[in-house]
Amino acid sequence: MDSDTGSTCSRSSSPDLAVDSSFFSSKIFQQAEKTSNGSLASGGKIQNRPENPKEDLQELRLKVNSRERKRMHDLNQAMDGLREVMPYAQGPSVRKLSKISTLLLARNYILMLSSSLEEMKKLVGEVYGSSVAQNHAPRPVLAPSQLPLHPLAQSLHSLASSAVAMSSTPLQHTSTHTAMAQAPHSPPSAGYLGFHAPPIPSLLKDPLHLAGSYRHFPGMPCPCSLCQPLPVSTASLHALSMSK
DNA sequence: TAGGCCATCTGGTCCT
DNA sequence: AGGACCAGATGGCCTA
Repeated sequence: MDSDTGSTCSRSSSPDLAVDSSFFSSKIFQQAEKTSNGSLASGGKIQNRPENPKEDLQELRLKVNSRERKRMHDLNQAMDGLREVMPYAQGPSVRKLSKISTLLLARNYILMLSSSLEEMKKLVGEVYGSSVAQNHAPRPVLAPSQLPLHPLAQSLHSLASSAVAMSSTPLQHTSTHTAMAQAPHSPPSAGYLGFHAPPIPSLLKDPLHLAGSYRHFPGMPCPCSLCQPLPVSTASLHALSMSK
């Protein structure tokens, strides 16, 4: 990809390949000039010096800059990949998460998922154990919508929706915010995304240290992305891990 | 206008 | 030696 035009950045603050007048005043070039002049003046061996050391060094500098630019673009691509799998609004009307917010939210999200997995394992163990103990006692069968929402799912709501609420940036609640045609919102700042690194237990209780502003209602199907199967496909995970 | 966020440049360090 | 990685500096853009 061409780093100059095809960049993932949303802005075009690209002084890019502009080489300003101070270019050759930097230390590296001063030093290089010194050495090249010195070798000529001292009458020592002249080792295959390029015709124009200035041009050569400029070329080198541009090459290094270009590599660095590409490296940063790759990093940003990976960051975008991370944003895509985060439980956070994505769309043209929503400003994307900052880098720091993305990382912090991702961390909390992973913690929540880990905790959720553990809880699920525990529950499965309990159900399995009790069903054996109770000798297959008849149980009322509940429809999925009648099942109480797992507490951790509610915590996940807290995680995502409080981040949203604090910044006035709506989570992608398609059914409740379909008509939102507002100006782009600010993403959550790092401050309430766990930046102060609270201990893990408290993170799991309330990852963002906020009361959950989103509530589930018993029996009501929730349209939010957190209650749907995770959008994280193996393909996207693979793409994330493989993207350079 | 201040502050946040970002892209880019740059020089230093480490690794292959 | 060349490349990758990193952090500091700088300047632009955007929002409150």
